[in-house]
Amino acid sequence: MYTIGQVANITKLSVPTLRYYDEQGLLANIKRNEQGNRVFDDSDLEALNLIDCLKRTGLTIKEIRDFIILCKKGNDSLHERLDFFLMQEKTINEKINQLKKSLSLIKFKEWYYQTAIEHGDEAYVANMNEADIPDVQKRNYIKGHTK
Amino acid sequence: MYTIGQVANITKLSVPTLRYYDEQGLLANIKRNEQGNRVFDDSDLEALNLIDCLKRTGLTIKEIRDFIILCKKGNDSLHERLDFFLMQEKTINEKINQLKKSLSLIKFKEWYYQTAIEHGDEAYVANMNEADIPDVQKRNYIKGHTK
DNA sequence: ATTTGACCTCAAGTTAACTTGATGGTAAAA
DNA sequence: TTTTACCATCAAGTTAACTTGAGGTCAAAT
Repeated sequence: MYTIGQVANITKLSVPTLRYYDEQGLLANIKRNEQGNRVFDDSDLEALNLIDCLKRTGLTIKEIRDFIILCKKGNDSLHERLDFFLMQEKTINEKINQLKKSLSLIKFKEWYYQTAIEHGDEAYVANMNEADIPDVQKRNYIKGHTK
Repeated sequence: MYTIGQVANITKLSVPTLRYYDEQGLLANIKRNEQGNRVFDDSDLEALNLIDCLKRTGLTIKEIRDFIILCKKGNDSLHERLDFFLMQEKTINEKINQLKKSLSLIKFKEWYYQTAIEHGDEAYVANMNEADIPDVQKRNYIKGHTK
């Protein structure tokens, strides 16, 4: 059993953010004590962890709420919920691939500036003959560029 | 040489977005023709590709502009620019790792719902003895949870 | 006994990143 | 020649996800 302040400490979310998530229907089964204060338990922490995960995949709060609503429907929505996670898996993999492409471009830039620094002049690299660009860097560059 | 409409088609950004980027100083060296229309060239497309890459790493437009300003300083800022990209590399790697953790949780959920569907009842999985959860799934679950 | 600190609600404010709308210029097609 | 299709600017509107502020309750410490 945790107070909202303790949960804020654990999750590194602000207290108003937690209240906001609750308002938005993301924390379906939060209890209240006699004074009307929110009382969180471990299942709520799990829910918050899932919310964090889904936000990372790019879902909006509205979309996360839609999933919570699905959960409340019980056994009837098991297939839908499985499909939901299969979709998220696809999305995450796409995101990872995009980030890997971005990483290639970043590494090309690192090589570019390292070489520029070595020669004390950016123009040296900028005007470099394509044949003189190391294959790895060329690959990085191309990868970062296409698609 | 491309018109703003052509660039919108190539980059899949909207025409107003391109104008907005220009306003915000993200497209430093865009030319104009006699009628005052923007004329993009390949270096501008490269710039847009970098912008896309930096946005993916989580940079704001303001932060991207700061980098552009750095570029305009010429050879004096080579070190700073290299450091900038080294930082971005770190950020991207962290993002990829976080996404991989999220993927683990997603896969646990997939196993969870697949098992629930097989037994026609979510309660079967939800109340399952921890010893009966396959090691792989347990690992996924834990990984998704810690940190 | 009152001050402190953590909780509450509700309404309003903020910020980023665009988008939309109003208005107008030029140029090629109908 | 007038309609269509892009281009332009400028101001205002939108949306998401919070954050901030005002005003109030309650329990424990000073």
